[in-house]
Amino acid sequence: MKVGITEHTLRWYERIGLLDRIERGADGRRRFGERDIEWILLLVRLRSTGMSVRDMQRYAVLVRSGAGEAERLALLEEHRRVVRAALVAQQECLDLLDNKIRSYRRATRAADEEQ
Amino acid sequence: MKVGITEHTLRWYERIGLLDRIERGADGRRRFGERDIEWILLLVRLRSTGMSVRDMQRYAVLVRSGAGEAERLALLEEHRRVVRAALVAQQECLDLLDNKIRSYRRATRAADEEQ
DNA sequence: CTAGGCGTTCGAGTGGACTCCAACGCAAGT
DNA sequence: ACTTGCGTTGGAGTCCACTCGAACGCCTAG
Repeated sequence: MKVGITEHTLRWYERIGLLDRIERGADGRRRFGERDIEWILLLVRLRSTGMSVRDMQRYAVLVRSGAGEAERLALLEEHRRVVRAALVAQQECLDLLDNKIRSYRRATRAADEEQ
Repeated sequence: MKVGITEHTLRWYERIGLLDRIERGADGRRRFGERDIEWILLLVRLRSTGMSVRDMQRYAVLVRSGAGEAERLALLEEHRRVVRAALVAQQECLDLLDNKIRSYRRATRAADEEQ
């Protein structure tokens, strides 16, 4: 089952309370349900866009409690702000990279033509 | 002088060879030149878009040597690939966040109206 | 019955990127 | 002269997010 995270990390996430205790089969092995996978995918996306594990824990606590909608909203909105800022920074960096790459290409081509 | 990095980190960057030895004034203090700042800004941008310090070191070595254009190009292109991928992931996450936020807003509003 | 292989547990270890600290130097203000 | 305050150094320490290891359980194949 690929979710973009190693088994080790998955187990670790469970240990630190990011995941509710995953149900075990008769043999003691984890049986991930639909909802588990859904939740894990959300976590992976939050994590891969730079949310700290600590903040994911805070969010997880709120979700588990079933209440704290306002706080959850605040967390998500803050993260959205961060992601948006990162997006802008990345776009800028991308432009810069394109320029540099172009200039290297030009330099290389010029050197080739001198041969 | 704000470049998006602490003094500590700046000194550390110098120590680990990311920066050439910065010129010191008569009093022993660093005097950053135009080119230094330029270079630092590039580093900050690469770093903030997820390039590892190690890779920045590799790049710095190549730049310092003055040669290795092909390798530099490869490094930059690889990073561009990574940044593009991250951009896509972030955009996806952003959409997801927007949805979640909307749904929280709806839930909150509905609850308010019940009062 | 044994061996192999996978999954389990929790504590410990790792790697990356800072971040801090103590000791010191120098220059200006009182 | 003395304190304040900033900057310098290199080593050490911290924080984060994994990642690994050792001991164990359970099933299946031989």
